Amino acid sequence: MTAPTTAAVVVVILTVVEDDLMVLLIRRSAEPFADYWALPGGVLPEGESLDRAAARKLLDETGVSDVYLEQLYTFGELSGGKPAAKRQKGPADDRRPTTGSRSIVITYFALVQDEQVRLRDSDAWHPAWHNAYTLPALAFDNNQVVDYAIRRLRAKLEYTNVAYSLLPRTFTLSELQQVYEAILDRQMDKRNFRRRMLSLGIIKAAGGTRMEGAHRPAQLYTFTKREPMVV
Amino acid sequence: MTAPTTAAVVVVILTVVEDDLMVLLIRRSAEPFADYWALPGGVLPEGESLDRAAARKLLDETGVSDVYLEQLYTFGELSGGKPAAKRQKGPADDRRPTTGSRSIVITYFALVQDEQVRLRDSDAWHPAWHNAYTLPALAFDNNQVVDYAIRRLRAKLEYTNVAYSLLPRTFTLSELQQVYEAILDRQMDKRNFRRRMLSLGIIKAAGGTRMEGAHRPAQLYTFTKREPMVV
DNA sequence: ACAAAAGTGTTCTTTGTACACCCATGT
DNA sequence: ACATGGGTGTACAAAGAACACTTTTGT
Repeated sequence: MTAPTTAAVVVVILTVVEDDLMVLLIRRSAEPFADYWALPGGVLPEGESLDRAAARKLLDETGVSDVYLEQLYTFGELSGGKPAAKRQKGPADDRRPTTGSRSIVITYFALVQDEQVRLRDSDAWHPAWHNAYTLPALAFDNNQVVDYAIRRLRAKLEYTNVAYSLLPRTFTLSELQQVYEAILDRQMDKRNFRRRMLSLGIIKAAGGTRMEGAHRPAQLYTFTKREPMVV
Repeated sequence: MTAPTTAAVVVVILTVVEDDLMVLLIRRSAEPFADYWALPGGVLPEGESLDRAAARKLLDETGVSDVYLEQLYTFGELSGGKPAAKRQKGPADDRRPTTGSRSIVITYFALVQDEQVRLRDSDAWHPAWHNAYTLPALAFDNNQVVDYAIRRLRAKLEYTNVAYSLLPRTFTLSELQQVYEAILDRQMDKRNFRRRMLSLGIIKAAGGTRMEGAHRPAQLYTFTKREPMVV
């Protein structure tokens, strides 16, 4: 009765460093795709909900919790798994030698502040940040998964406050704009940006100010509410 | 190595009849939730991709293929499964007696023209259309799944041509507007509606006309392109 | 003095919304 | 003749995009 199915969870962990959107990748040591970079993930343990499994994976890799985390898409193709063969169509992804039994991969994406992250360097795989817009060929169809995460993030940036977990509780407008520019990969006008953020109710003035190096003190803002957060 | 996981696919099949958005439901005969209405679905067969399984399920239930079909969300909570206990939070869904081993449910939604549909009446479960806005309490968390499908559909209506598989290849503006009004559940202005559809490039004039009962001949339109379609 | 970042308003264009009348046909 | 549905344009409001100069502070 039970179809022989393996389920895995994969997380696209994103952050913004300076002007760049970065993705957390690990280095695979085992076949298939040995020595390829891949998204962190793992087999779904019995008795754990999908959301919790994703949150745990995120915690394992970065040490952070309580951040924006959202389910992306579920892949269930039957990808044989040879690196070289360019399989561009039909998104598929895996954690295990697939051949034969089905493998379902549920993907999530998360947004973290890079200062809060403690990457595990002791590991066999070497977790590291990579520029999301200049990725090498990744294991499985992970490139497509990252692209999908970025598309979704971009769409949500425009009308939600997903960005909240990319910044401290209070922040300056310039900091926020920098985050937006990194993700959307284009420059914006300061004045229009402020007006839009305020009129959409995404942020509000927090009251204080902060000194930013050799400059005028900058006003601080907060997000009005922290969006739907999984777990 | 392999977690004891059951995977199922569930499809929210929607259509518009007259002024109403309808969902296809079947009547459960087995526990859990015997005698409850539920979304059609079934265990995912080994060796079939998710998209194909969803398309096949749709074909089984309605006889149609080549329509808009999109993955919605994947539920993986561990719902025990007693009907009475109102479990409002934590979306979960199932096809099988869950208790113990995990069950993952991948949900899809599809849009069909009701004239093309041939419901299987011979079946033990009795597939039937139900008004999507006045549903009874369904099995599992199927109410939430339907709500989610409707939200997604509404969002996509505004900027894509998902509606294409709800209408014949050519149609009048009134027909299109009727579909939109049924789904969005509000009245719209004829003139603004036409302008928007045309300027967004969702439809274009098809050239011909059609006679609509006791009226002036109406101009025909087509969708400019048929959107991403699974399978 | 000058470099670096912060703050601020106006104009124009585009998009959306509200709104009313005439026409062709069938009964 | 009238009832039914099809077709059409304009005026106002709201949102988005373009655009330049002044202020504070540290070096």
